[in-house]
Amino acid sequence: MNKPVQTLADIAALVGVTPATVSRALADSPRISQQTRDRIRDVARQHGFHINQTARNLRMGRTRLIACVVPLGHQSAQRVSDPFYTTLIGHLMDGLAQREHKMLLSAVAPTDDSWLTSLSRSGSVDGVIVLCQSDQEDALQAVSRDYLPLVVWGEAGANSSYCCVGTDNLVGGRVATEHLLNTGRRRIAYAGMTDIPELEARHRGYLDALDAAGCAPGPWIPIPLAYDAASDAVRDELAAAGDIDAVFAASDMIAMGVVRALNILGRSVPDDVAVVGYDDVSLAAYVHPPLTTIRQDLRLAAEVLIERLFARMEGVAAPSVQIPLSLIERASG
Amino acid sequence: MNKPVQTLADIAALVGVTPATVSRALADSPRISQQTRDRIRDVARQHGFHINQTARNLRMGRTRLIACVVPLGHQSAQRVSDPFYTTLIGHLMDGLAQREHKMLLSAVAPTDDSWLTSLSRSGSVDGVIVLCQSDQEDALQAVSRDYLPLVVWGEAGANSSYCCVGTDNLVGGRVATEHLLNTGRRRIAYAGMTDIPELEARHRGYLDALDAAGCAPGPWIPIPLAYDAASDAVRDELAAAGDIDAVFAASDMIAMGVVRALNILGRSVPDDVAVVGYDDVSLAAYVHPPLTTIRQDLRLAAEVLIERLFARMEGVAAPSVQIPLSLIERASG
DNA sequence: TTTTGCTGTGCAATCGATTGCACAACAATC
DNA sequence: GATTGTTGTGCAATCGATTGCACAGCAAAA
Repeated sequence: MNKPVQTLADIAALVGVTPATVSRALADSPRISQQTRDRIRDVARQHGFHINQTARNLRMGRTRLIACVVPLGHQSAQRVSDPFYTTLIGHLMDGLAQREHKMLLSAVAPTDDSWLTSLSRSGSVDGVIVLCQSDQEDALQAVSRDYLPLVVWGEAGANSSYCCVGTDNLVGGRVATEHLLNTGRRRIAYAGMTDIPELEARHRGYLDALDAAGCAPGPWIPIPLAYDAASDAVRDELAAAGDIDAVFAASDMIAMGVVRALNILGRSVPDDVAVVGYDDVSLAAYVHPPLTTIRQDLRLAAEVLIERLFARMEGVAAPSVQIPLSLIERASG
Repeated sequence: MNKPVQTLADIAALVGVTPATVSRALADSPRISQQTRDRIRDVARQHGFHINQTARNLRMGRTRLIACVVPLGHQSAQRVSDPFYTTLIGHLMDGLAQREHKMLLSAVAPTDDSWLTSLSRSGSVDGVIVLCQSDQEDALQAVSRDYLPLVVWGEAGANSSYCCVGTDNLVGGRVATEHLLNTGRRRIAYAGMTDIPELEARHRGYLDALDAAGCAPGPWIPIPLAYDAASDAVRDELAAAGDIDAVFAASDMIAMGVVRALNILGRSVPDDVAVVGYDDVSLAAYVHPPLTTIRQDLRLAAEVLIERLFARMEGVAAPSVQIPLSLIERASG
């Protein structure tokens, strides 16, 4: 009965060399003769040996692990299964895989600041990507002061010291609203919350555009980001909103809930009410009617997030950046 | 200038005790006096100290990390952003968080068997949840032979030695098809691939039901699991399928693609063609028309997967299990 | 006063891999 | 034949926390 082969030392004993040599051989060090290297690799393969990553991580002082964390502090928190997140996460996984890193995925309901400090200061990951600022501005500011490898998806406020990647939501909200104004709509409602910086900016953009056009703000329909929740509650809100001819929805999922509610209320989209969303999730093109929306290029977003993160992991303090957005005109508005 | 406080030893020096005492104090060991414990905790908190998880993991021989891995070996691989996966992953995250474990998420295109062995034998995780068997039956069998903490979502074949959790897809396919038969449909197409065990079983169930009813199999419309891909290709396939009055789709996302294609072809659902899906993703209730489908209770699925995984981590060889399914009747068929 | 028992800390080994340095063996050069 | 290089391995420290065992100090019992 042969013991299981678990460690470098086991292989070393089998081959008749020291662990140091096995380590070097498996790392393909040129300091080990080709012959010895081959022999060691053969034995390792035969025994299905894989190096213990924990020990390696400890010694090397890095883990090749990146945390993607979604703080759910705000009231209208969407779930990780929101298509916006899943798409972004998918692209992030691709980008990390390319750079030979793995993803630690975590959604947290913050009670204190430890959700971030425990990740950043416990050495369990080499870097952190925070998806959504939620209501955690303070925690983000605090941690970013002495922890470089941190990037955040969200609205880059003027006073945020951390590295923030996102679209210019103010402009996005304005562009969407201007589009509705340009197509002759005048009683334009805003559908969504304003409890995270991104949405707050979109809402301000909406108000700016109306103001510039000399239009009064329409009704405010507060809908959380989760689609199905939206669908149930939104009908009454919409009915109460009364005589509107357009809706700017703070996200595509909200827009879809709005469209559905309007249908149920017997109002046709876009004839009676035009609807514009935000995100251009993949579904947006396939619902009925296809959704006019503000596209955020999430493939690019993921690439930029990762590029900045890796720069910061090298000690380079990559600054915030805004990624482009564009209006995608489809049938809904 | 005071050095950063990174290790147990730093805290120990600060307090004037040994690392051993700090370790015990932070672990709340009763062997350390209350007074010392408090003092150490205070100092630790003041300096924002968090214990180094890598060192801890090495010493303790566990990581509190569970890998969720999606193998993308098969032709019609859906992406991780598929609502089925994201929902399941979300529930798994909840369940793991409850048990104080983190999730390592990874999607891999297998080239050899190392995608699984490197996870299971490198000590980077305490357990592995494989979401979808893909075409990796051999790898799963091989690894499960000497690696206990592994559970798989999929179709529990009679000859699989690993722990597999899933619905009885044969019955699911049969139930869906019988429902269409019961509502008077006779020319029933199957939409989807059969390149993973789950779908193959659903297809067999479909054939069984038709056979039992003395019905000839309808046309086979091969659509991959990705929704948007489906939408483009499926129209021609459907047109070619000719005179059908129902479709059993292998997943809800496929069903949605089919509905959309039928609409474009000017055929109404369910009047001209009834459509039944599979999964009951959250969207299914909200599309138009709402989708009749086979529900898989993913919340329960996640709970069972985790419960079995943790049993196996304890050394208890929890066997495969099927979770219940049910037909959800909505407007589409 | 000596013995026994209990409490609270410290010592040092350990988890498994990596790596700077030392060094043996042998070839090349003078 | 002595010196210098080169090549291939080994030795031992290190990463940072955990834990079995030893032991000092003090109180209670004899």
